[in-house]
Amino acid sequence: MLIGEYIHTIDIKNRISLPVKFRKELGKKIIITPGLDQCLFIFTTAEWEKVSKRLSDSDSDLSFLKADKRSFNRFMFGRAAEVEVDTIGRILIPDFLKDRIGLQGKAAIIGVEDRVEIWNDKVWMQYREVVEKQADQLAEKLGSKGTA
Amino acid sequence: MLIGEYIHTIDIKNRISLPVKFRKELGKKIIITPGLDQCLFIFTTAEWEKVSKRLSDSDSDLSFLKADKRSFNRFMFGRAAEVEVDTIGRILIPDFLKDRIGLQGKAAIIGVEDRVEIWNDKVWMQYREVVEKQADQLAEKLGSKGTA
DNA sequence: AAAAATATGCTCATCGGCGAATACATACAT
DNA sequence: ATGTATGTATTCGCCGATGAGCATATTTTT
Repeated sequence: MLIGEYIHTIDIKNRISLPVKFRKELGKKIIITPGLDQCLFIFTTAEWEKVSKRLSDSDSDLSFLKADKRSFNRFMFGRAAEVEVDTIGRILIPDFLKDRIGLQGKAAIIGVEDRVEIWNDKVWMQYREVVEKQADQLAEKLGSKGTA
Repeated sequence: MLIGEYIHTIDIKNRISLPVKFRKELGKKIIITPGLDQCLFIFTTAEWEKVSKRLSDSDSDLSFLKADKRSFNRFMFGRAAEVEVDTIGRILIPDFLKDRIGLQGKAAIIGVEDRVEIWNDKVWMQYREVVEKQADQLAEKLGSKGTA
């Protein structure tokens, strides 16, 4: 299972080294796609099979007749890439994905069960804070109701 | 599976070279048709068989009224073309299709699972931005249809 | 302090894209 | 009917970009 948070740098050529702890599970070839909420998703090829199947299943054939479907599929497939992990564990981030989330300098690499996410480190920090605050508030709320 | 985004040039003779990553799957002969939303669709001949069958399956689940359907089919069939991929992986875009989406100079070539789309690069960039903004909402919507 | 992980810079090789030139075929005109 | 001209296709080769690998440096962890 992929868990944990790592901060790594992106080199001039848009390469980023995967955390050692992830390498085995991710394997030699991965799929990288735009993610939701300002990040990129990385899937193993196996996981990607599942994901893409779910994406295309719901409306069977001719999903291109539905406008929503078209948009979303262009987003998920059109901007996905199959990427090789090099011999020292790095991957090359395609430009169009890098630009999308403003990757540069440092990136946060997050394990989320069966996928990995890549964030601009600053954006990640902010996001984290927001989520943590919400968590506290949520706790308060629940606590005050005597849920204990 | 056809995924990814590529920017290629169209030469003086309306030829455009297919991304290397697509060539094997597309094969030597393809069908190119007007697409929805300002682009062209490219199908493998096999995929086109499926699509056209579904389209002409007279009263299947297509919710079009008959007249609409006639129009739509004229649009899809009447303006489709069977095109050969030349020896170095280029295809010739028929004028009437080229003009339709204002192809010139640079084109964006997008893999969307089982079809390829051709866009005027500028138009694609604009479209992309719009979709980016909607992506999270779209995901919610599609996700609520039973993704898990 | 030692070992493991990560970073960074450099070089080399390969591949793809693009343009130019050539070969081919067809049509037209003399 | 033959030669020429025009448009179209295919091939070739160069140029640039890009990716892969390596080797060294730095940082972190235990």
